[in-house]
Amino acid sequence: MKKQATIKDIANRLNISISTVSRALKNAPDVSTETKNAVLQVAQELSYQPNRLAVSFRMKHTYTIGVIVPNLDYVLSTMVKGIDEVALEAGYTVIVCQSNESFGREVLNTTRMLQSLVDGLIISVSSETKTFDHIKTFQERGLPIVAFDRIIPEIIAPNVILDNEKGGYLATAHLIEQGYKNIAILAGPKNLGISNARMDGYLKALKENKMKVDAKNIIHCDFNQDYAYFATVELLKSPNRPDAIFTISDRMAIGAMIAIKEKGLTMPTDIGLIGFNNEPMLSLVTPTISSIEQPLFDMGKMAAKIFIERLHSEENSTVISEILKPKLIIRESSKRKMN
Amino acid sequence: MKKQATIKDIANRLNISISTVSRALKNAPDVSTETKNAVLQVAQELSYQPNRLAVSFRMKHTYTIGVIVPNLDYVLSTMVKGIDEVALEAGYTVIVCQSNESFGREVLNTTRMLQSLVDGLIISVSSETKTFDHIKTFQERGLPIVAFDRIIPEIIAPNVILDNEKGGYLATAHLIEQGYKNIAILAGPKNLGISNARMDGYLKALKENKMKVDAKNIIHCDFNQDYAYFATVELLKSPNRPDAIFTISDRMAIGAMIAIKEKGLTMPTDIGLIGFNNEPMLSLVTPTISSIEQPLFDMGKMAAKIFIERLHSEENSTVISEILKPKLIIRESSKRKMN
DNA sequence: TACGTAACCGGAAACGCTCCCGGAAATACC
DNA sequence: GGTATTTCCGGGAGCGTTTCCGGTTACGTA
Repeated sequence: MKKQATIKDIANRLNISISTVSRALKNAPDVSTETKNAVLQVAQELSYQPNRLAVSFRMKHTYTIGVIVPNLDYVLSTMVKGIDEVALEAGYTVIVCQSNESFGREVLNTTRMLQSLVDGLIISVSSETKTFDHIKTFQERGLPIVAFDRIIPEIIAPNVILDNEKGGYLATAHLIEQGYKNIAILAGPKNLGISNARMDGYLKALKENKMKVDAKNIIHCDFNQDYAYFATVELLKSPNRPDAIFTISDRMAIGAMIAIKEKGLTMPTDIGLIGFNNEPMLSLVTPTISSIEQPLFDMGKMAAKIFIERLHSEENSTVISEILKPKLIIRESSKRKMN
Repeated sequence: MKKQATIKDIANRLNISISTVSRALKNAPDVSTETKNAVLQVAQELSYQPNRLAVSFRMKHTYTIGVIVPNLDYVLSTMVKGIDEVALEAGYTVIVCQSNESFGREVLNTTRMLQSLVDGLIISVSSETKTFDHIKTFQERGLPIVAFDRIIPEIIAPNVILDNEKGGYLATAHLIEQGYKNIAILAGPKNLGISNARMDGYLKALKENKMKVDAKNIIHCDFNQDYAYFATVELLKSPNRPDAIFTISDRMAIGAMIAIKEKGLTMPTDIGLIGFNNEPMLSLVTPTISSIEQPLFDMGKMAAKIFIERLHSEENSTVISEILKPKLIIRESSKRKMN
């Protein structure tokens, strides 16, 4: 059980002071190259590793970024990969915690992170989260926050987010263009911003095309394959059932697909289907399912980039809002016209 | 920009010493309940939060577990969820880093974690990793290591792992039982333990059934859909092409599936297919694909459990090796006999 | 009354590091 | 040769916390 060498050990070995060692190690100008080399040499020999904990404690920051996400499925984990990418590049360590869509877990994670003095937070809030005190305390301490994917209306912080309304619009307009007349939407939980924004796009597309909105065609349910399945089963029982469904996530699209197949309907002729996120599996199922693509990796990178800028410039004033563009990916499940 | 209150602030407010405050806060026996209450009260008022960094620095451990994984796809992220579960329960924070299957990244991550004094490591090594000094330094410092999923032969450490040979055996025996005669395996990289173990199971099943092993039927390729696709294309060109394929991961099974479909062959009649991991998407594709299920979540929990035990008992001597059992999941792609 | 003992609390060092400040030696300048 | 300036280095405080080691009081007991 070897003990880690400290600057003191190096200092003793060379009969110089610890302050000199400290400066030598960080290549300060007021140390002769001679001593610098000597220090470096001994550091090598003792396989010295700085005690980051001591440094962080002393300097009052840790060079770590706290990332809190509701889960680590395809969407978020791809984004996290983007965050990781630029953070590592900039010398920061990323520590990821999952809230599991639970408010309690989210609060626990944030307070722990606050206590261990992360330098700030990049967060996508859980769907349960309705109060934001746990996040505000970060700001009160002067720690930067960046919100991504799901933004926080009550909090003034830079955020990077998809143009979800545009996404909803693209999906719906595409269905209309393909000749579908009675389009349902499986929306997410009511309070969730992204859910509402995507629905707004849906509504906008309907209005623009002078199609009337039918309340029965708007279903709120959890972001969840099973819920979507049951919701779709119900939808399809109706005498004038929808002839197309837009689900605001791909998991929900899968649930809808299963229900549609069970009912004996075929896509895209009997009914159209389009999801949201463009997960890879959509091109593996039969029929392949259309979707709205988000630039996930880039969103992660963007979030980290903004975060690090915020960290270095002291001005927390201006709020950047980076809104990225979605892209329509057409596959078999909604392509009825062969043009 | 509020500053965080410290025990000193509490002490000043009550005109007592910081040592008393410290003791009161951790409910030490030699503090009167009176002062304890007073301290608690003031702590509340000042919304005192202990500075974990200072505590960790002082105590020389951090109550955090470093987890290093090659990626965060379905398999690993489910395992990590299991780790998270029991770690959180035990008051530990988990910090997850992805090595992206890169040895360099893995080393970088481990040294950073060592520097920030995680209390130990739960690790699944990257496929590139062939030397283990970065891990050994942890052990030299007396920090516990637990390996999972992919184990480390050179390192004496507890590990939790699937009985991969059994898995390979189950898959292959199933194919044989279904009447397939010429069974190929898409194995992973040659040096990787799990890959070889699964192949051993494959070989064992063949031998037990007196089927001869054909070197042309054993293909090593990366854990990767595209590679598997190309490998399968090649396999199917052969005049006496295999009539069944066992891929040691589901991603590879997907690649194989695409190649099979392109060739115009149908599963399970023309050719059988079985994967490994039992990812959810397997039941969504057409045909649904058979696979070998791992108890992923439980493996994660197990790893964390062993880790924490190791942390508390000081004896690093005995090496536990927890070997969990795989389960055969039969779906359309390999079920030729209808019994 | 005198002493022992518990109950409670304060002082101070220590963890490893950074950085300010000041001092000594060496060099430069007039 | 004397002063100013540069170059290099050491001393020491301090970050927030824990914990050891005492010290003071209050009580009980002989």
